[in-house]
Amino acid sequence: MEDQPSSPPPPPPTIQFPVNLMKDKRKVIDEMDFFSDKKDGGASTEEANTAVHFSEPNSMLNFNVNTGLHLLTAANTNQSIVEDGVSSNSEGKRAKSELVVLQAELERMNSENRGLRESLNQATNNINNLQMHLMTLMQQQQQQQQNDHDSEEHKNVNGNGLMVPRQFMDLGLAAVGEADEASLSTSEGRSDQDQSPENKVPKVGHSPKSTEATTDATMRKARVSVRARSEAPMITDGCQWRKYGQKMAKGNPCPRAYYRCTMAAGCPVRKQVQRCAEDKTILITTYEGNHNHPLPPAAMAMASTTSSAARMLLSGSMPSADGLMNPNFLARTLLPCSSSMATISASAPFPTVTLDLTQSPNPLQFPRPSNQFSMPFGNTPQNIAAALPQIFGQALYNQSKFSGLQMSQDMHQGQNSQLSDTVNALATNPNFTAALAAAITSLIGGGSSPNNGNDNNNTDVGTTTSNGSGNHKLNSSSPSKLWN
DNA sequence: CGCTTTTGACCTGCGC
DNA sequence: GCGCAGGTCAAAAGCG
Repeated sequence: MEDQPSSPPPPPPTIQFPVNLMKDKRKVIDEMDFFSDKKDGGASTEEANTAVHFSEPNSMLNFNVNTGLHLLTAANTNQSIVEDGVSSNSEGKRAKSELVVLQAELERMNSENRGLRESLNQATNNINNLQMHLMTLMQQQQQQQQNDHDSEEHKNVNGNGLMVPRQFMDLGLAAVGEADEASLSTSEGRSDQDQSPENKVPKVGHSPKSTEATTDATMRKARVSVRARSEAPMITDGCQWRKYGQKMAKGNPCPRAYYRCTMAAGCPVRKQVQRCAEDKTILITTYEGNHNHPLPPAAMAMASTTSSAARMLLSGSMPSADGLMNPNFLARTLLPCSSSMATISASAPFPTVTLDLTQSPNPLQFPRPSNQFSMPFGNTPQNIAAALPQIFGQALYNQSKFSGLQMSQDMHQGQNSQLSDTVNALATNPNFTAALAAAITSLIGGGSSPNNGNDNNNTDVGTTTSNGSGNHKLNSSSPSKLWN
């Protein structure tokens, strides 16, 4: 919670409120009309109202501007008093009227504030609902894909029937190799025996079926990297991690830490955490592998996001994907709102999606290595997990526009078309991501409930952390101390 | 006592 | 073959 501005959540400037909100506010001003008693001074009602209308953003200032209407505003009075040097009696009156004006202004501001907050809440709720809807569809789609994939595997690979049901979530479609290996090797062996094949992809990949093998290797190596500003040693993702190593990496004074998921024995998921060399407030977390166990809701947010990211990356980077190898095309398709930032790993040893959560909504703030696919997103660390599903809800939808394997049209067609329209509208709004981030930020950071996350946010996001440094009894509603 | 972190050693891949 | 860098192991230490 450290770098969360303790804001009583006034909407950040990046949020573009619909016009009707402003109309509402103007109405309020009309109704208040706190100068009505002074209109007698000569200005017609119409003129006075016009003056107030124009002065909406900065009424005090504009009262002066409209002195041509001979309104007896406080400011005018003040002016004349100063000029004429009138008695203290009239000065008292002036002070009184000033007070009245200020009080009225304050009241107006307050009501505006309330209105804005309500609107924001409503908008956020709507967005959350949409995102939840989207996530549900995504999961259905993932399941279907996995089913398809599984049936293919059964045809192609060992028919030993030992295949474990596909995980609740898998990162990067990698389950083909890792999950099965993990499950097949049981827990008796050294855990890295399960994982060693993963590190020997070229050997695995030299099988005769070159295309398949290459794809498989690519999938196993898929990584999702999350860049986020955080003072904490790790970002919140809801899983339990155990540190198993630390290394100094070349070109970076900060050590790189290696973590392994400890939520289940033999879970092959690992992550690397390292601070950015250029900006040490930026934490780079790289996930690799897929969980072989169910995840708590809190972990689902990040997990489904990273898996979605990996899935997008992989489906887009596969040679079979309609020749969509052009990284820029892929990135633009995934993230139209951040196209200028988006690159995707084409030359990296393994395909890597980088989710850049370090940036303000204003893009181009951080040019980054070309082998990363990044997303601009103003945020705070505790919002990372919260933000990701939303981002990828959108991204996944965008992906569905070019990837042939999405959302079987016959399946949810009616549902989808409606949803698609809505999401499309959102997706084409360049401010959407920023606005969403800001809204989430203000909701979580500004007035989050003690058990933050589960009550209002359907996504259960960003509320738990397992940093490996303590006994995490999966209290899925307690924010990590890391954020404090 | 059980779990996690630390840290030096080891393994592996890659470029020269 | 050698050196380098990334990644992992595992014994020791720390912690609750």
